[in-house]
Amino acid sequence: MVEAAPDATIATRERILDGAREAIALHGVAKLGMADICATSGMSRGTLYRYFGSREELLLELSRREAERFRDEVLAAAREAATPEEQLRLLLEQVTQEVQKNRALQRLLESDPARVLAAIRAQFTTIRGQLREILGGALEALAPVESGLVDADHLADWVTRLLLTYYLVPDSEPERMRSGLAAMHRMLAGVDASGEGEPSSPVEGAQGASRSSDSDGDA
Amino acid sequence: MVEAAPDATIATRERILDGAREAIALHGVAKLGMADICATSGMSRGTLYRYFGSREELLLELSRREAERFRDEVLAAAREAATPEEQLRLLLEQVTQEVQKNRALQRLLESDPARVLAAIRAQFTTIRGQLREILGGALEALAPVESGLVDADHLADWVTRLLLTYYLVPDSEPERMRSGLAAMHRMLAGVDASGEGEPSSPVEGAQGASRSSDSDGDA
DNA sequence: AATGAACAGATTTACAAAATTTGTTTCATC
DNA sequence: GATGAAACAAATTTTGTAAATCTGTTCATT
Repeated sequence: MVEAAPDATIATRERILDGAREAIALHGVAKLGMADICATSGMSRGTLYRYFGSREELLLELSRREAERFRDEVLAAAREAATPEEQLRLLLEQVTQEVQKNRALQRLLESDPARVLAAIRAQFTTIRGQLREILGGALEALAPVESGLVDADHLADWVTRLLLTYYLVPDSEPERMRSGLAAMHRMLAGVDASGEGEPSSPVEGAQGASRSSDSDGDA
Repeated sequence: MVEAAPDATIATRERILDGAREAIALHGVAKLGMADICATSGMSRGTLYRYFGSREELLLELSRREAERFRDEVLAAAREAATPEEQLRLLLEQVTQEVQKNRALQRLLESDPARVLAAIRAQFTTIRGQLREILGGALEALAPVESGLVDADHLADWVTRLLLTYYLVPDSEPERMRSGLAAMHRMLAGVDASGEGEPSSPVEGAQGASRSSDSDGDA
């Protein structure tokens, strides 16, 4: 059943999926019918069923494609980075950008958070695995000898978690994300200095602890 | 268990709320009626309405109490830590432990993830604010001069996000969490080494308080 | 203080009829 | 040859309505 694959058929298939994504952005998934997809993709219902066996199959294919596209775009950015730090930064920035660009995703997050959460939890291991490859390479480059893959595994776990949160709770302030990285670094560096050997001169008049208690509102 | 009743009214109120939590753990919230709460708390319906104006009020109070208890227990552990690294570790461990102990929470995560997700997003700012105070103090102690509060803000943002993920996707392997911290540290240290200058002791000494690097089985 | 029962009103459940949608088929059109 | 339009049975969702259940209040009782 493998068709000779003229360009037209592929283009049509994609046009349908694009239409479906657009329809989801407009109406959500719950009440999304083939008629809605027809309207946004400019195809007739007959054509839809010529390319996809069923509504479920179409939606599944769309989901698969979107997840793949999302992953690829995010990871592609990370691969181009020179240093691991930049990798991490790009990773997080890319995720927020993708989420903020993707109207269909935002609609889903509002209308059907349970579905999104379930999808994320289902994909968690896969994403972590892919991140492990990327980050593992970077770690190897930094400390080739003693770096077992174990560490890459754990780092990937953390990064995946961070990614997940930027997916669920996007930060409107990209600058904060960057500073978060720096802050984490500083914190750990401080630990290194104070907890390990001779500190250069970190801990001094630490009594202040000036915590300006600014309270923020909350629901 | 505690049958010594110093103040009957307060004890009754708590018994009702305990019963409600137990009932949720058993049946979930969706179909939870006052009758169920009566069964688990050992009170009559009349008494329930004597202490709470309505079902909604009872559930709201329970939610408030549980969230408060959760926060307090987690943060209390963090405050006792000596170093920021330990703070972070305890924070994350505490969250997973709390989640894994709390049957009602697990039931909610399964039966009504949307509600949990909504609650988390609503509380995000509050939690971040509280973490900021704690972590801010630790950061001040490490680098009092150059440490603006901005950094504490951003660090708190990240830690909150990490906490959130351990809430949504608990890790059965506590060792991985610990190694995640170490791996992140190493990664950033490596960045420092390659990107900055000659490090005096870049990636070394794993003999610190909590750094037993051993392998773990992947889930 | 707490219980149990009785009660009106609101809410949920149950179920059948009606309306819509799905997936298939056929035929005309470009 | 690919697409659109329409007709069609089957499956699904929506709608309307009666019965059952639950909420919240009241009150006599322990």
